[in-house]
Amino acid sequence: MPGPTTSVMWFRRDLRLRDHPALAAAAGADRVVALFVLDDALRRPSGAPRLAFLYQSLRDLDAELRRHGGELVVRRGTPENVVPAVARDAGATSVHISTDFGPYGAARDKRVDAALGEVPLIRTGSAYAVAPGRIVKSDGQPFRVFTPFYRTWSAHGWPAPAESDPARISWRRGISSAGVPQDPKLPPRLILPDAGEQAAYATWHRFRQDGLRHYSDDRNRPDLDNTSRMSVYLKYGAIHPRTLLADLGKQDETFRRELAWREFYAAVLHFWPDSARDYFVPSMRRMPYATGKIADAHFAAWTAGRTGYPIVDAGMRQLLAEGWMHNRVRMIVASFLVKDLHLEWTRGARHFMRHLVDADLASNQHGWQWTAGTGTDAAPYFRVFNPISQGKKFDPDGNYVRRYVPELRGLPGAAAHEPWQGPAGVPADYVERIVDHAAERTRSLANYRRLRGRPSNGHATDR
DNA sequence: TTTTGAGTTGTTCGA
DNA sequence: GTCGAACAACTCAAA
Repeated sequence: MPGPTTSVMWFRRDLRLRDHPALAAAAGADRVVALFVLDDALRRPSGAPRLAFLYQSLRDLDAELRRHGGELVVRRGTPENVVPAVARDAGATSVHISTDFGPYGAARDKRVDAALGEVPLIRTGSAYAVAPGRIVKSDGQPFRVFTPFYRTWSAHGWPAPAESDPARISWRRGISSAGVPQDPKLPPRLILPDAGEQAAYATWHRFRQDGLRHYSDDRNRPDLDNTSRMSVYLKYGAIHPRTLLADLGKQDETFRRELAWREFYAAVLHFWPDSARDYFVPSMRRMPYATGKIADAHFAAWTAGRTGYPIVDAGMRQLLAEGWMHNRVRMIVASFLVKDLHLEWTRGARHFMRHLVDADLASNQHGWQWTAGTGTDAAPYFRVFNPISQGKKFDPDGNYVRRYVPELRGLPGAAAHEPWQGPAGVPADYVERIVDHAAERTRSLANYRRLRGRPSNGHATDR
């Protein structure tokens, strides 16, 4: 008679116990080991706020597991070494994961699969309602444009939330664990959102009651902040998008589209893994960018929130203060970096990846490429955000900029968006504008026009 | 097979 | 003050 079977549930970006297909699959064994690997390759490029949020999510997962008689095994090291070692320690006959479609994760899982030898690595489910790669055009080619993707994705549909009841799983304890590390030192006064599955559901239910109704109208208002705040939870899989989709009605189209954008960009990254680094539209590589000392000084001013443009500075300071930035403002600061400062989008994307708690490679890189006009659904080159009119339009009373840029607190209402216009001029402790928007816009348009007009793209137009 | 129209997120200019 | 046009080029699907 063989003894009880054991499986390893290797958690990664799926730090939850409910609606978890891979966990349900792992529970096919008699006992389940819960494992998380602190992978140095992923730890290094993460900023302190994101690491702290990850650690808090892990502590929450561990606490939940303990409530059900289990515990989380945390090990530091290289996954292809650690996962087989834990499987050996536990005498496991299978290792279960949610499929990772990112370029790093997919390659890592392949290595782990090979290192496991006889023990199968079983992939069930993913972080998406529809797995990247599943949705293609009728000719079999991947979509490059959102709207047709969205139509096909909507028609394709997705499964209802899965059953995975942690109370009915027999958890295996006693495998040696390094424990969750101490939180890294955080910037003073930084307040992270509550981590973990319960916090994700609580945040979601609050948004469903209070915010969802006004989402379509107010989501672009950074002063009102009527966004779902689900991005950090989706990032670490504290909640699954299909859980959110199941709660949406016909009238919640705008929010459903936002979830679809996340799926679209994951699919694009899946089909074009190089697009995390490289230009989706290759001809755009020739765009001239500013380099050298002034460019570096401009970049430093941008990161510090000292460009002299209030909405840009407010956003960049919010990023440093909270590890989060309102989506509308992300677009404004991105446009400013690329089209006013003429810096390459990759620099901005790296800064965002480091500082955002919700940083998601696919959404971040492709959002930046969209702004830079180098990606899918590329913004027409002439679409240059005006930081002043954007500020007045989406922060009409100036409340957002005054919250993050205290130097502007003496300026009433929308006047905070144009401190240089006030009777007293720019406040002494605030900065003068580092560039002139109108002039840089003109330069940007000329650059794009020249690049588009090159004969190499087969559509030469001399002007 | 070819044509046609529409497409996340904008701004400016001139009537 | 409001409104439409112009600012390109390319993808995709329906006709």
